[in-house]
Amino acid sequence: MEKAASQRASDVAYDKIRQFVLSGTAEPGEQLTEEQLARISGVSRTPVREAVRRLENELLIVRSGSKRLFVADWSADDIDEMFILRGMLEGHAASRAARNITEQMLEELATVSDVLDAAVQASPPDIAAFLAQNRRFHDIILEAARSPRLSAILPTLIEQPVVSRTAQQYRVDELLQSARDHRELIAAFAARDAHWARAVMTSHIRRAFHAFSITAVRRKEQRRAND
Amino acid sequence: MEKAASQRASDVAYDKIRQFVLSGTAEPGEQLTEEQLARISGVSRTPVREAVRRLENELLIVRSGSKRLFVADWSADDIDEMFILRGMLEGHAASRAARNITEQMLEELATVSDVLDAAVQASPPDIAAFLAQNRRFHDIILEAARSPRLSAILPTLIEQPVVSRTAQQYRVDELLQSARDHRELIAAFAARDAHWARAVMTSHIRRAFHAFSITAVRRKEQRRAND
DNA sequence: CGATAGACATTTGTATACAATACCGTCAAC
DNA sequence: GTTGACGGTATTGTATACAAATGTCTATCG
Repeated sequence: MEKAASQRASDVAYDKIRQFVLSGTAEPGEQLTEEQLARISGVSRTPVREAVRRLENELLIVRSGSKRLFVADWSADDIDEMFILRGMLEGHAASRAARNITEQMLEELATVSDVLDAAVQASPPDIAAFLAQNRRFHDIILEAARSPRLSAILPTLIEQPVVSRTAQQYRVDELLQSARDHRELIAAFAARDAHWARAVMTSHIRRAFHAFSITAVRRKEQRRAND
Repeated sequence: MEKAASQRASDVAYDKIRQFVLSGTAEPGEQLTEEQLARISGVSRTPVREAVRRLENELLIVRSGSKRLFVADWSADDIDEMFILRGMLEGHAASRAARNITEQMLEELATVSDVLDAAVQASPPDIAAFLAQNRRFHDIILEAARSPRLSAILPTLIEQPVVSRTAQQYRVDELLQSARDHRELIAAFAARDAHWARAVMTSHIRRAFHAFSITAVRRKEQRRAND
């Protein structure tokens, strides 16, 4: 129901190319040609161009000079920066949401939070469900913030693979804490306390950042062990 | 040398349509068709579509339902939000710049600042020169911040007409304070003091916001006087 | 008189052909 | 041996024709 029917070819191209880039099938730094992307997504070059423009805007694809296309190659600093910007902007979104959220949205958040709790408390935890509900949770907040600007900017900072990789490596207690954050956010919204909401959201994101960083370290160690 | 040769038709279209929308020639809420925009910019619909995509991303153009194009109509809340986001992000940019700026860039900032001072102290103040140098100043900082993300996001929040309208209505003492801010920013950068730089930049933007708001009030009064 | 269905006009979406431009390898001259 | 110019090739940029979708107007039926 979520990623539903994108009938337009340019949307199909967007999804396919995005997946192609993010799944790691394409190497970072690798060149992409419009024709190749057209073959991959099964449409002509015209909608591919539109899709590429969008992905370029999200910095998933970069242009050399101002012509050829390449898969973006993120540095550690880029990742840090993403989390810092997310912290600021999602914190701001939470702050606005606390002021603008409706009763109905609050109820929705509660419902999502229930499902999320169940996913976390299952053994083993249902990571896929966690991710889906987590995303839904943040989407509702963004909607409640009622800021077209934020709605345009924030999604480009939340690369699902980063979120996913973070969650995959979460320990159970970290998942539980994440779920508790959601509960506390709902409390802050219900109290219409913008400062509280911002603070909770900020620490929520920062914790995710550190969890992500640790997985980077773990991966490094694993690679070393494999040598 | 700055806005130089955008030879690509899609860039020509972008500039023309942007000007068309921002100059007020097109009424907010008015419908735009791709063909009309193609006529205006003297190119075919294909590059127009790319230009429209970009402008859509900047929220200068919006899509109704999911097709037709309209000139965006900003509410007061939208403007507030723009200044808040600018404050956060330009503050962050200044903070990063304080850590990453090169000696050469510092010298450039000093040069720009000299020209800016001269423009402000002339009588009457040279607003056009002020705007040009002000823009250059902020561009250098953004470059010094070395954050591709910020470079992608920030320009969409800085609508030149807003900046221009703000500056047009600045009183002389406000212009002087703005120039002093720039000097202080340079000092903060030279000291490599990220917190200082952020604070100065934040108040710099907030002052601009209030100057802008006051012009809105003045305009309202003028309109009333004209009735 | 109001509502609704259907035809028609308008507008956006896509594909393809062709033009312009950038890249890269080769060859020649110094 | 290195550098620079030339030309072929790969790739992006633009225009146009056509298809799909959306909005609008009118005529007819309840």
